[in-house]
Amino acid sequence: MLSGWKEKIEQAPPSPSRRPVRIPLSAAKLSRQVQVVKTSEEAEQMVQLVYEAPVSYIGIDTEYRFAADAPIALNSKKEWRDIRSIQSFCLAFAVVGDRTIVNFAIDLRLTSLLPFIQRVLDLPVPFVCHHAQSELFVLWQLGLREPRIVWDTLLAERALRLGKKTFRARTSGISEYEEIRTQAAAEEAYTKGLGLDAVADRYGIPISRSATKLQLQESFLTKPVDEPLTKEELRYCAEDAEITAQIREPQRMACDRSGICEILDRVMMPWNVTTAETQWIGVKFDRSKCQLFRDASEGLQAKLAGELTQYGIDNPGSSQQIAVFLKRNGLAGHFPKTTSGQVSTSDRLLETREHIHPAIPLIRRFRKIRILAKDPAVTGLIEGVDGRVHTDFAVLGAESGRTQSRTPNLMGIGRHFRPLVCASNGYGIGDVDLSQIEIGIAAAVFGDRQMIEDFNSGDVYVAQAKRIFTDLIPPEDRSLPDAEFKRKHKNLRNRCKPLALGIIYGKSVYGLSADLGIPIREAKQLWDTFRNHYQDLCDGMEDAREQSVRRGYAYLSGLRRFRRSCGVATAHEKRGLGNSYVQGTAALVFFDAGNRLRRLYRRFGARLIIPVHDAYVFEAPLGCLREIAELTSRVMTETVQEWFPDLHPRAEINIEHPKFWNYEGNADSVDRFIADPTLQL
DNA sequence: GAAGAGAGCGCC
DNA sequence: AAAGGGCGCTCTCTTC
Repeated sequence: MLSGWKEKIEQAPPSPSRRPVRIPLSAAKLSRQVQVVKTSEEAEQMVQLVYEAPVSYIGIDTEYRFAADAPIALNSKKEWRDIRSIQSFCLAFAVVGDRTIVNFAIDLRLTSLLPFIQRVLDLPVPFVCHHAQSELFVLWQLGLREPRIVWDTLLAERALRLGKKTFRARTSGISEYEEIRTQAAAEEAYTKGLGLDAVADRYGIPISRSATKLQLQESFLTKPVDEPLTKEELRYCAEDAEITAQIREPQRMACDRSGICEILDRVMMPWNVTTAETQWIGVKFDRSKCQLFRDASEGLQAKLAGELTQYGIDNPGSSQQIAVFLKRNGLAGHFPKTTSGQVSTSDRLLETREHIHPAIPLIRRFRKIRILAKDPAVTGLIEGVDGRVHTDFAVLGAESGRTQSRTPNLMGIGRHFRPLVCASNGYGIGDVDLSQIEIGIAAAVFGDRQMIEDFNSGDVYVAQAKRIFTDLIPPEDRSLPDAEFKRKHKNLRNRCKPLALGIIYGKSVYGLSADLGIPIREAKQLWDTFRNHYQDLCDGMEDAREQSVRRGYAYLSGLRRFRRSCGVATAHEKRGLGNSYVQGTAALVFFDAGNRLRRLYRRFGARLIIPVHDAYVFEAPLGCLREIAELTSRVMTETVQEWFPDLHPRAEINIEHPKFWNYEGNADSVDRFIADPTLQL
């Protein structure tokens, strides 16, 4: 029982606006027992308790099932379930006060209780969940508003171990067997270590369950929706809410010791809610366009495969057959080898050698088309009951701190095929892209004045080209505006892109030479020139790599990415650590902007539908599309400036064709493909 | 027949 | 010896 609460209620005069409050169960009975809320009176008492007693935070857990009995199998190991078909059973609050916890379990099928639940949710205290997504979906499905503050114990745990997902003990001197064993153990520990029980166990929170977790979860999966809840089921729900609540304090202490509390509160936890909402909203696919697209793709695939048989290739999808084909025609010499010694047939290589044999363009075409036609979002296999596709977002799913998108990977849909996604009725689609932001962030993170100046001047690659290739540029061209310079000296400008990105990615002189198709000596010269101009950035990157190795983690502006191995760091690992300073920081700034957009959009009825690393795709009511685009642009650039006041970022608005998502205004790319699949896009 | 490795493509 | 970071997904081919 929360201390002093009973007395307070007894002494308090009855509120004139509400009917007199009844005193609930005695303190002794209330404390650490499960209060099952079945009636409006009991719900009113619950609300009264959380509003009149001091509350530190509230643990929350829900139990639900999906309407469809069986999940849809995407392949042998992946299943899909429709989040819009959630049917909820119950919800539990674990109300934590000063040294007390009071548990409530509520049957969510009693709709008359929902307003009371809302009042609890509106309390401005942190609500603690383990995997908040599930809880949020349940609330939204019932038409409830999410709490203002959400702390996700699973997300915090992920943040505490960022980078350790694929932990490998790559130490010299231990046997191969030992290494494999250690790795297996580490992987198991990671996946199992993120479950509620495992996390609770790690913080020394005792778990005592009347039945096994599996049994109870099973009972919710098989239970008919209308059947009354058993005592065990309600207690199970309440127990999980309580365990979750108990994790919060020790976990926050651990986060504080890791220096990540602030960024979790300020950016990651709100971003968790933002992505959950984005997933909940989903995107609409134009079904008839998808069908036309699939038909065109299949026809084209068959045609290309037929043409390729005359060159002895009966399966154009097999890279091995392509390799054999190249050898047989004496073309293997033109291609480098893969790590396993096979002739490499990757598209980038084929592209530059397209002219050496008529089969090569056909192969390239075949490969590209095959990918999309089978996408479950395009076939309609994973459409929700609301007629929309709900991409699954995994916050901190990537070790770099980025958010992953899966099933489907909407972020990875081919640019030209974006118009398969269409706007909802009455809405328009637009997007705003932060131009060359990773270069700007890299410059700011490592404080390179020169690079910051170039970034701020406009097209950063133009500015770099003017600096690096001064001798090759006629004096009268050196002050040309970006667009004109870009057109006139396209070559020079385009040579700077791999240079700048190379720094961020830790590229080598050898890689650069291969990329630009120039001799190693020349690449080295170019590299040195670049280094001389951007000394601070290059040194900063080098320091970042080396310090991260010794320290054991890289700094991501508030988060930490830990090393994935111990012992001597490979060059590959170093590059990854160095790169995450930039990629991770860029991600956080981007999330921060997204959180603001979500809050600011509300007034307009607009919504974020796809985050794409440095661009936001949104849906806005047609009447305010322009306004939303400008708001988005402003918020994105201002957020960057809040983090890095030296930067003057630019954003590109794309709202010319609001009926479909598109790449740089090419809204008819899919239509053109359907009309003539042999056309190059 | 399942599972994993490898290669390849998509996005940033 | 290789030689640019981060991802998801699908296909082929091999192995058990």
